[in-house]
Amino acid sequence: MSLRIALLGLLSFFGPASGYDLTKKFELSINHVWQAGHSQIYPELGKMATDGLITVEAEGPRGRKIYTITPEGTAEVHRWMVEHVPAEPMRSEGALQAFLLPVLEPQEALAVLARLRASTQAKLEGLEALQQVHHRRRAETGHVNLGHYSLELGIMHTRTTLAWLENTMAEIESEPAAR
Amino acid sequence: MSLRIALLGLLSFFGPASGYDLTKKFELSINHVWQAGHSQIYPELGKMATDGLITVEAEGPRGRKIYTITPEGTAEVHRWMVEHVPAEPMRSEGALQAFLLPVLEPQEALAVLARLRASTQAKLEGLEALQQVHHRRRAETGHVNLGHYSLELGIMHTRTTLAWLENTMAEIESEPAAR
DNA sequence: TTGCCCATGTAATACGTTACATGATTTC
DNA sequence: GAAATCATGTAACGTATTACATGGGCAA
Repeated sequence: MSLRIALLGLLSFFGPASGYDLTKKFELSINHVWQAGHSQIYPELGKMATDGLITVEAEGPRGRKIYTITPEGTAEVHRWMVEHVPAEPMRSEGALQAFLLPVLEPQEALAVLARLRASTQAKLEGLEALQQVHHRRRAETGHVNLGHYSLELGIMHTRTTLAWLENTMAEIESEPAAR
Repeated sequence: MSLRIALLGLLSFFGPASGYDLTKKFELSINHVWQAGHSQIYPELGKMATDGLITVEAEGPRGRKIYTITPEGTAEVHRWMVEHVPAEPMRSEGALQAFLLPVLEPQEALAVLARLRASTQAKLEGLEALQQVHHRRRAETGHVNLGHYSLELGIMHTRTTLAWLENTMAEIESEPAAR
């Protein structure tokens, strides 16, 4: 369901696009919120067309199909946004490592945390670069882009993770015996 | 793979347990980090026994099977913790709603955010209650419990979400035209 | 004896990842 | 003409959810 909503949201905001275009958008725009590859996207677009949420209005070179959102499609996103209560089944390998940290020796735990810090730092830099692009576009157009708010949320969460890493490493260094 | 590691981690820290016990632990301990129901846990335990990571050392009433972790199982968790680089395929319905917020009218967006704030607040209270339990246990035993660090992380993340909600609601209220 | 919790399993379906497969167009 | 990128699809496999199915033990 959520993949469908994400695709409809992109089509609704940016206008008609092909499966290929949408796959690209997933990589470099909605990526920090929802992920999908082309092998999931193409079949889903097929089903959505069958269900009348989108239509193929035009075809480009190389069999490129341009999908356009229908009024039913627009209604579907809107309804999901307003009515759907988000379910959050938490499933994070990083958090699982945090959970199991007490099974490691202090030195090992510190190494795991240092590795996590490096990847978290890299993630933060990626998100901040994206945010610069958003700021520039907003200055030009005068209104916020799709993804503006979730980007801010992602950056705040990533900074929080970094703060937790620092705290935790300091805690383990100061009292290794408590573990 | 991660489900397997989570189960091994619980068996390694708390000692022998049945599938039923582990299902309970998932509900009220590891829940904020990884989720699974009994219909996923029972078959996985069967496979893990086949793979020699756990064994059935005892059987209780009603066909209750008590699984014990083997040295291979212990080695497996340890290896995963030390070597495995966590993959984080982000997939959050709440974040997707944040992402798509610009497709809504300001009033609708505010309603969505208010609903999210209520559920986030409830989640925070649940985590803080769990943390009290951890603190009490730590005072008794003198060392940290499994899940201590990830609980702190979860609480920090949830507080950050709450702060983001307040920011965002204030922003939309002050300049509804930018959307 | 009725209802609740303990306790384990399977089946159907849905969702997601990796790998396989193919070919057109553009750019160097 | 070789390489990169555009462009679409399917198949196999793995993971996760929901529903179905069954029965023992204990307490009111």
